[in-house]
Amino acid sequence: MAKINIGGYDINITNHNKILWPKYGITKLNYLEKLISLSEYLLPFTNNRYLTTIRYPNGVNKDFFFQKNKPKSAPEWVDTNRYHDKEYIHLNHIATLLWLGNQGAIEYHLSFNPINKDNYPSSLVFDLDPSEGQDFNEVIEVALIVKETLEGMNILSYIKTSGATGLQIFIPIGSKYDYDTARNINAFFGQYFAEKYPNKITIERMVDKRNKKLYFDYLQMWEGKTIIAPYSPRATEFATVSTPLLWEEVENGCHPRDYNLLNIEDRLKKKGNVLEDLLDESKAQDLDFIIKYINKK
DNA sequence: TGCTCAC
DNA sequence: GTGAGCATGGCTTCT
DNA sequence: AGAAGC
Repeated sequence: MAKINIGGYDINITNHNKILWPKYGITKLNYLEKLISLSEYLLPFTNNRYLTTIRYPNGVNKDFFFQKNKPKSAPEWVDTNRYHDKEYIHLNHIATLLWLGNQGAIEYHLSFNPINKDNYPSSLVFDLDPSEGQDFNEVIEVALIVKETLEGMNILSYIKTSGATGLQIFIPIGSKYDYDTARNINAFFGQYFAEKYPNKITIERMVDKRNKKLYFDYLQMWEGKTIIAPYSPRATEFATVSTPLLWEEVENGCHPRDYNLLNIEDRLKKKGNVLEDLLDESKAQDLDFIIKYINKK
């Protein structure tokens, strides 16, 4: 057991040689070092959100569990926010991140709404998920269709890998639209894309009815639901990281596996945070004209 | 991982 | 003392 | 109502 001091807070590091990613032999100490370099990018997104972590205390191939509440054993300096009768850990400090990392927290999932704006998601999110056996180039193709269609409507969008199988497209909306309205807009886009590209895109909920098409999941924004944070590691064998990308990088070809704990520092040094606009209220897109159009129909 | 509880 | 159990969620859509 | 899906 080693004690480190970070940002003025003491953290006990236990089992630092325990292997969390067997494929690459990434130990807990390796992982904590990676978290330090990720923290500058991850923390601005986790700040001011309700956090759900997924913990793998014995590595990504072993048992896991979800955690929302601050455990009794947490250091007293870990901040929390009460929400839906729970004491959510507030991931607003690098020491909190490293404490969680030592606890085996691998994945960091966030509420769509900021703290204290309970009914207002800050972005629309489209989840593009390939069906079993689908080539990733088909995900890219659809992502670019979506981006260009939105551009044609004068709407800016952003993209990141989920770190698992697909891509996630974001449209920042500030606090303009409540969950019901945001879901209505998402449903409109889902139907629009599925109708316009019926042999590429499906919004079918049942897996066996998707016919190897790309699943455009527009149905995930609910109060209390979560999405993987930008720059969060994932509990995959390849140690992937949910990585924001520039659209030109998507055009040039990309794969979720290309972005992982082993190479993320390099990328961050070169590209910085390419999702900064999501943190900037002034980048909120105006979708009032979509709502008017939906209401007319 | 780290706690609590039953045995 | 050792070992088991625990640490989330709830809504939507389909059948 | 219950299961599937996320």
